[in-house]
Amino acid sequence: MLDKTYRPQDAEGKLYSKWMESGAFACGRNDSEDAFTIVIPPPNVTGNLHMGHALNNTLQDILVRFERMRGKDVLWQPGTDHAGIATQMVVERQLAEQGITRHDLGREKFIEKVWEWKEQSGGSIIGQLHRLGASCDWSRERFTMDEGLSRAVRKVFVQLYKEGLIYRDKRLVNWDPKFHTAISDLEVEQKEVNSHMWHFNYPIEGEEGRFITVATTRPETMLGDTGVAVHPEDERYKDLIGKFVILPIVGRRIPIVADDYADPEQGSGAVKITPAHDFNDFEVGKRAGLEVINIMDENACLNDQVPEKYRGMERFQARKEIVAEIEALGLLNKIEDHVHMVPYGDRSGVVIEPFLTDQWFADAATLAQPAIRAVETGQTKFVPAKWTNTYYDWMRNIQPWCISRQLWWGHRIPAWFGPDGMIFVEETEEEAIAAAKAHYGRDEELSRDTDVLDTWFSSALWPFSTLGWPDKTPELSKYYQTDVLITGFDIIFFWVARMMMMGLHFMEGEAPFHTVYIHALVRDEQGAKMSKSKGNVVDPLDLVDNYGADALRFFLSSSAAQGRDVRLSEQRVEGYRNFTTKLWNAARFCEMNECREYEGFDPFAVKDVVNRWIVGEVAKCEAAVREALEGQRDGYRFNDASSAIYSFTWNVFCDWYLEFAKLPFQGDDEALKAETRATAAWVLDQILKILHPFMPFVTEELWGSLGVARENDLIISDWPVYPAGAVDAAAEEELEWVQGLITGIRGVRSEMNVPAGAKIPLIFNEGSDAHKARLDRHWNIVSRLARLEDKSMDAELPKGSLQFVHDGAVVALPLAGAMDLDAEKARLEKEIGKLNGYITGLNKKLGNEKFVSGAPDNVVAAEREKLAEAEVKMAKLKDAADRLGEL
RNA sequence: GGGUGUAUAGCUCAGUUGGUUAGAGCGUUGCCUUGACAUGGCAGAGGUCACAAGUUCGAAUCUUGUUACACCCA
Repeated sequence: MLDKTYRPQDAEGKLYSKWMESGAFACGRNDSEDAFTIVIPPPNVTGNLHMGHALNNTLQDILVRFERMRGKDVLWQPGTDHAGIATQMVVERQLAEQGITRHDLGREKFIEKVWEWKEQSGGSIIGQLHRLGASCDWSRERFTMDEGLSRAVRKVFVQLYKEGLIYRDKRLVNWDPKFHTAISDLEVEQKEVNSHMWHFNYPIEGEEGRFITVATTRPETMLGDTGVAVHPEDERYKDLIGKFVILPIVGRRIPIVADDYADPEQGSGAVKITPAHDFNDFEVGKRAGLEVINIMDENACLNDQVPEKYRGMERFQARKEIVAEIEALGLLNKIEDHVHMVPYGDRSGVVIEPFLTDQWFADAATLAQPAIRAVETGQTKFVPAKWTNTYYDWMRNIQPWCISRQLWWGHRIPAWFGPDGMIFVEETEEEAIAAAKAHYGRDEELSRDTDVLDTWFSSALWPFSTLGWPDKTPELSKYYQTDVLITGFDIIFFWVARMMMMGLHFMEGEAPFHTVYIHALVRDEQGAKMSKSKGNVVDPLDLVDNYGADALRFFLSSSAAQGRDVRLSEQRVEGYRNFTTKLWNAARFCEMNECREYEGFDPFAVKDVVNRWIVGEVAKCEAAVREALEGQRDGYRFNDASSAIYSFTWNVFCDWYLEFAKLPFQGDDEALKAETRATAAWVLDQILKILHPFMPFVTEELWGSLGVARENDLIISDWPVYPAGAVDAAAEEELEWVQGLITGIRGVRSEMNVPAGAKIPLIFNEGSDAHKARLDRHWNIVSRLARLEDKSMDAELPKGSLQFVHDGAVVALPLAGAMDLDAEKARLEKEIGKLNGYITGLNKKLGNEKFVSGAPDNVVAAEREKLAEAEVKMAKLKDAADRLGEL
């Protein structure tokens, strides 16, 4: 006998281990030709499970379990990425506690430490995914720094280099002065900052007392100015173009140039140009042939290119002192308050410095072309489709991708420099040496590039590197192209776009997935983004502890409506915990009534109309869930799928069918009892199957607890397939009629304050023969659920009856002196008033010539039928009211 | 500044190609400890679908504009 409530804490761990040990998660478990593959968005190895992961992985698991039950050979490829900066930070912080830096250890020792850390405490997020129920094939877990994946990275780098799609260049990059590395545009966050606009007067050479005023938000960069730009059409400055100014403090003679970049409306209309420290200035400098002077070092302190007193000074300190000196020189024109955007490193949180260095770049613009085409031609589609535009916008305006990082932890760039700076890019040192020998004609000392690659470079290969590429493995041929990528919009650029580029380039033009499903963001209860700084982060594992993984999963999938963010609501999670209890108790009820065996039972040959009805309802529910999940039309409608199985289980099976079933269970019609038991058992099993992808734990637990010998665990049992014609329309109509009658009686009873326990008689007048037969057939059910004690048909109505109209029949509940006549009269009148409004509306519609001629025939006919029905009902309600009035 | 969304019951949200007397969950009100379940049952109240104009026989749904909010990019 099942307990009264389901206890997730007792079941979840045990079931998860059982699934793992049984090999249920593994790909290749069956020999189906039909594969279904998802690669997990690899979480950072430093990461902890947050709500976004919980949503992301719940949705993946739903699809994976669904397709697994449908008999496909499913691979859900898991793993983590090595998170270059984040991981290096974690380990450096640990070292700092012992008072040492990575430089004390040296590169090799430090990397050993990182691996040690990874073995001991890295990847704890994997265990957290287990708690969610994620059915990944853990035997295939990969890490972006694995030997195999690293080999893929080297091969890709070398090939792209040799194709000219990777190159080394001296360009301005986003420099993170805290981590001493370049970062990509995407890792820079623009933040609005209240600051100032400083206006400096630069003296014009040879024109004593004449100045040009330049406005800047970054005074400290003036030491690196190599020009002043004005708009070519700006009348104020036209005569100055071609002249020179003497840069204050520095004394450098720098030209005034004409460039459209100078906006006459902004500031003074003249801008100082610092090509080495501003992206726009760099372009202007290039156009005007200005000198490029780098005035900072890797810590964003001023270097030897500036006057002595400023050397080694930190950039913000320098700002203050330069403003002070300019003021002392009498060259400070004015200072205005100014709000502008300042770039910050998303990891370091410090202000990013545009910095001129040698870096490695990937020619993203070229790689993007096939990636754009793949979406244009529909080889890959985004769901919801609106993300397509976001993708295009970015891809069509893509900048060179800076792929080198000045870190130690990561894939070291396979490039070696000869003594003359010649570059040899090869997969191994031996090959590089050989190439150098071929080049120089003798052995030369080579030094390897010290940089590593951007973590996203290796993540971009994930859909094929995890399958064994560059080897031609059976997995690669079977599971690539993968099916659907499920991820958040925030990494469309970081990851999705780059996987598209690399997949198409290296997998013979085959995109890494045919569908990209972009899900929403999980917000807090008030709709705010969760963030550590706000302190509004909810740990999904706390919710799992309190309500069970199934409740959290069901909440997430019910909330995953396309195009809308998920607002976390603990109350709703609790509600879905209640749903597990409801299901549990329904199963318990079945168990108590010996609904167990149905061997040889054919649900589609049941005789009893109630059983025929529920079988049809199961089929409808299955179809709704399947169609919502599979990608036929718009697909991936997790919320629709969830609500279909939820409302079937609770509002159809529990609320109606099990109530109906109580009669046969307590009666003495043994044949009916047996059929009902088998049907109930069968329906319960169908619910467990259909619900399993959403709530894997409670369903598996019940599957194994009902005293039935099962061939398989639920996780690998077959998704139901029902014959055509499973829905018996006549049974459906009949049971809806019965439910409507019961609901109607309950409604008037409750409204007229008939005590819930009181059993009252029923008079059923003016019904058709078919309806009378139905009432006879279902009298047991109706009388029990509507609390009736006696019925008569076509009988005279005693004075003082509650009356309503059900499908053309007058249903009366005689209460004799016990009822409040005025209240009943008011109730009927309200009903009549409501119906009257409805009829008026219909009449107006049907009286409109244009509607009758313009609307499709079936719509007009339907409206006519509605009107006819309403009029019949109206007549009967009026009779009922008249009868009351006669008293 | 450019772009993309969103606006429906007290709250959170569904609403598929225009044919609805606009749905759900939570909350709320009344009744009910009825032998599966009070983590429950039954019933009810609650919405001029942000605003304005338009297209149409017909608009929550399509078009345009306005307002508010959110996000992305500069």
